[in-house]
Amino acid sequence: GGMDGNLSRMDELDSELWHACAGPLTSLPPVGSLVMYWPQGHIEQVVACTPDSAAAGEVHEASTHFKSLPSHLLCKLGNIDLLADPHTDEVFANMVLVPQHEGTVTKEMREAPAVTRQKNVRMFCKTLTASDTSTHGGFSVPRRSAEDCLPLLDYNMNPPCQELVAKDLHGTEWNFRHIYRGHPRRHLLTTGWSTFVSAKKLVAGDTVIFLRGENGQLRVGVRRATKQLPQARSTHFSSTNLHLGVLASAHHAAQHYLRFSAIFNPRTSPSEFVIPYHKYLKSQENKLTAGSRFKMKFETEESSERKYAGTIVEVSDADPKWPDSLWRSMKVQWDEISASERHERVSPWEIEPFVPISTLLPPQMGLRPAKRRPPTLVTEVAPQGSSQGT
Amino acid sequence: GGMDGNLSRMDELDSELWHACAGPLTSLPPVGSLVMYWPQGHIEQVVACTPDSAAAGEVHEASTHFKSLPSHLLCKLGNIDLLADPHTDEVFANMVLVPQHEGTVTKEMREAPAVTRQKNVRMFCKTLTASDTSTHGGFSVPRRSAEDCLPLLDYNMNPPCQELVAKDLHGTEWNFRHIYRGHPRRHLLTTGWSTFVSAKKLVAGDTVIFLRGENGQLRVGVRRATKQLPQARSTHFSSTNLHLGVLASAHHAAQHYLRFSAIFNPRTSPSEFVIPYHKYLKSQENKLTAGSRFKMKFETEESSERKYAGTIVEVSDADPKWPDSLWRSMKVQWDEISASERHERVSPWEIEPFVPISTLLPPQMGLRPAKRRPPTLVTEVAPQGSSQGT
DNA sequence: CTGTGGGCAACGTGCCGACAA
DNA sequence: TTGTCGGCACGTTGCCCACAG
Repeated sequence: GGMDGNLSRMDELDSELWHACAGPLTSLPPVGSLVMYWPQGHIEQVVACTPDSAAAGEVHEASTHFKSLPSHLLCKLGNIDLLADPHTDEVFANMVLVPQHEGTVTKEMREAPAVTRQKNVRMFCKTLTASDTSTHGGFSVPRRSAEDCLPLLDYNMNPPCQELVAKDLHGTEWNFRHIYRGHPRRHLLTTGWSTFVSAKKLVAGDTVIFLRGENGQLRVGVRRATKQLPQARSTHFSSTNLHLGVLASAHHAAQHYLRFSAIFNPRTSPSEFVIPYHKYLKSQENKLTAGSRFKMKFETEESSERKYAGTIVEVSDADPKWPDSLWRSMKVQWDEISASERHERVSPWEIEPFVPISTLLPPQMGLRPAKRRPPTLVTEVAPQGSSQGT
Repeated sequence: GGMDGNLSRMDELDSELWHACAGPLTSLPPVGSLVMYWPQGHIEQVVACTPDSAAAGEVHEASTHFKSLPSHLLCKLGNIDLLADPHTDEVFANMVLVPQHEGTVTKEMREAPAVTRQKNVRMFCKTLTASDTSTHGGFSVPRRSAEDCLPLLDYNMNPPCQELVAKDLHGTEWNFRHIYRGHPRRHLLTTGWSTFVSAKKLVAGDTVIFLRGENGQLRVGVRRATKQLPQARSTHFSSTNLHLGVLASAHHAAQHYLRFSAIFNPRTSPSEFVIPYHKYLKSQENKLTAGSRFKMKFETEESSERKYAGTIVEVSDADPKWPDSLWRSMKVQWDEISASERHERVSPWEIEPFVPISTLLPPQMGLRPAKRRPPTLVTEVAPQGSSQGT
């Protein structure tokens, strides 16, 4: 569903593109599943999205009005729209949440929903170099990526080339000339590339993503460097209003069991504030106390994922307004000094207990969700013919 | 005051620039004066600023929670920050409002505050032509404007020229080469102008504004064509939250007489929702009933002001949620068909009763505020010397 | 007085292979 | 395998004036 004009009908490939742009850590609960909503996390996102966290006094005064709002709210995910900012291409999701009575929860709803199979989607990402983004030239496509993911070139041409058309998250089409030339031979995007770079305001360090669906349609997306994210946000709204709006909306929904909606911004939000119910339940099984060791996933600067280890320092309330809330209930100490950008407090479901490797099950027994890269149905194309030199 | 980094200390000249960018119709109440705040108008602005007015159902359900919120709130204007969007240069104001008990209002507070004298500020506006905005050339400064407002050229130079530096609302400095050349002679801005045009995304029909203060500092600002305004707005916030935030914030402030804040966006808001108290009182004096004739000011496409005439059709509630509210309490019919863009409903303080010209007081008795253009202290400089042709 | 267009030089853009990491 | 550079052609930018509305 979704009232938005641009993306009223988002197909599977667009959804894959959205997730690729959101980064490896973002996984959204399926529509219809049970989730836990955390107002504190929602407010954290609002704070992170507004330039001035001024007027904190006003917020504090007024939020007493909603003190009956619980720290967490069991909901069904009624709907989700995957969207992108028209100016920055930043991805966000509009979630419709329907509060649930605890009593009506069936046993099946407590379990992890079935993993939806990956379609035959091919993808590649590349972090842009200075040459890729300069006005002097085009985009150098890594050989492997071009052969796996781009339509097959006719290598009898001299030089082999084709015109590509790729849609972005807004449905806008971008044209690229794909050519295979130079000594040694390489894949390049030339005509059309610089238009894309300037329209998307790409700089060296940003990542471009290409996807190809089963019937050959291409998609192109963008993920900006993590360092670049703290961009000046223009808000025409008082941060107090935004803040209180979140509280009022959730408070009213909780009291009357009426649906409400929340925008989730994976690249700006410090943590996910709508989490699968089974993930919440599972995290309750572990006894996490001061001194416990744990690991937690983060996105690296090269936009892959990595685990960092740490120790729980204490278990306490992150915010006195929500006593006994599990949101960021654990103050932690990270092993690595470089972890200065890591949060000082985390929530139970964000971490996994640290277990010595020897006690792990054999890997084939694991139940981990499929990795981003699909089972490579690669049509390994050896570049042959038309080699005219060396 | 203001916590914002860019504009923490806004001087008088910046304030003039802000008002010039806001347009001739916008006049802000002075800090410390009494104002009337209208939640309905505030919400109208939020709706006008958000792309999807979807989820109206959610808003309606939840807004019943705030039904004790009155239609208008007497406040003191505690503070006001004049700001501009860093990306679009759109002006907006952050107003701090302090609810007042009706009983504490003194007689002086009911009267119009003294008009602050215009400083010696020179200004000119120009609506940009196709030539002004094309990449082919520079900006043609109308002779009169250049002589009134730009620093005096040394006409002994050949050709006369100088470097100008003008600051915008963000404090960013822009350099322009000002030259007086051609046959016949004319004032031009050349080097630096096109950078400004592309940075501000100016198109033909937009207006540029130059101001010069007493000690010679220059300011430059932008006012976009009225037709261009409905630009796609990116919001990372649920419109429901924004909507409820306004209600919650005002509701809480009204109950406890605590200050709150509101963003006012003169170029987007359909009407001002914070109006001087004396203006409100004065509008109460007129008996406005169905059939009454009136006039009302509007901004023309050439960004000057013009009055349109109309007739009151009926007096009724604009929104059943606020019975007996004066906000847009009058449904009107405009005399001119071109008035299709005019609102169908107006509030009493927006209009002036239609009085036949014969009964008006002589103009020198009038109490109208000073016009935008200051008493011209013009140093009429006749371009002399260096005329080398014709 | 000032908007537009022709002339023209300087600069930037963008396609190419060479080379080396 | 692929990032960066020099070479080079072509299109755009931008300063100048002429001319006309």
